[in-house]
Amino acid sequence: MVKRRRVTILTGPTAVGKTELSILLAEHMGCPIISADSRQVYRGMAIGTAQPDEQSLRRVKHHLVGCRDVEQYYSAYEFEMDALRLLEEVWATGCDEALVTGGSMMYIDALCGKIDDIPTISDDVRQKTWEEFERCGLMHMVELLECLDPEYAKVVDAKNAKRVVHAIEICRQSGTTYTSLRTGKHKERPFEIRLVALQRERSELFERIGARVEQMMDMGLEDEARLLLPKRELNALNTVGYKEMFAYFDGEMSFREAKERIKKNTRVYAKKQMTWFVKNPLYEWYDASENSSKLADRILGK
RNA sequence: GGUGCCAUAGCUCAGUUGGUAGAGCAAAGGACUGAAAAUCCUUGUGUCACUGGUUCGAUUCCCGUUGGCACCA
Repeated sequence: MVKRRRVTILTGPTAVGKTELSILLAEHMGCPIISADSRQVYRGMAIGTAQPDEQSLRRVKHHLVGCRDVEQYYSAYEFEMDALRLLEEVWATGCDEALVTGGSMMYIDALCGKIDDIPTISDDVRQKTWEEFERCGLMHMVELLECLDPEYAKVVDAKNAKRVVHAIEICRQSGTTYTSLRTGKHKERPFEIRLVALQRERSELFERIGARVEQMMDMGLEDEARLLLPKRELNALNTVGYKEMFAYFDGEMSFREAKERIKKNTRVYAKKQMTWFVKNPLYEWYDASENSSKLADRILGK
């Protein structure tokens, strides 16, 4: 069976230039943009997550940008469901091409069908398991996992509380082992997937990151963060740009220090993304420093 | 000009009662299966300012030089 429909996934490290290029691509392809970004989905975080500006949003329809409240739970699974639904909508308009852009690595993997089905953890189980961790410590949780799922206990990063606790949550929620749910099989998608990644020289990327953080400050990141301060405990706000501003509000660091800290943490994030993308041999790589309309043409094969 | 203090990893500094050195930060590399901008792991050879002396051996002690700081003129 030949798949007629094709999804182009455009990714790359933060600040590489995905947003600008994605608009050109979407205009050529005549389709909307589906964002694959775990933080841009939230409302009220436009500046700190570098959401596309008003003008860009007017030029091309963007999905999954600024459409959730920060209180709302969102995850790779939610993204997978949303993206698949939105793709159906695109196909329904008669368009056989679709564009997904973003840098959230696991979201992209989820869309590519690389993440197994795992039950959603209820608030009950989540709360109970985390309380247990806080009360009894990591060692206890590792031992508990050894009982619940000895096989996964062997491979889990035993120093990473989040992984250990999550595995226990899954076992408790599903009534079976996490191992049995980790099939390693990829889900088939009824469309072709093309993986495109942008890259830049490290020094150039880091310069862009620095400039973008300065720009965020000029645009009022401080005020944006201050409005979100009461909600700082939410996962959505455990995000580069906000956590440093919160530390500044707490008096833990100066404004200048917080700003430099944001730049530094963004660089670390960009590096982490690169490590992840480079590992996947299916990506076609393009140099983002090239003229963007020429680059768009090359990616579209014109 | 005189006296005193300082000179050690990219930065801030610790240390060696003389056996060539280690923390924090920065930086680099990596892991990742429904919270992922999250979470976690790994990595420190550096003319111990320069020259000479004492010593089996000096980054450590001594003389001098250079640079910095402080005080006195």
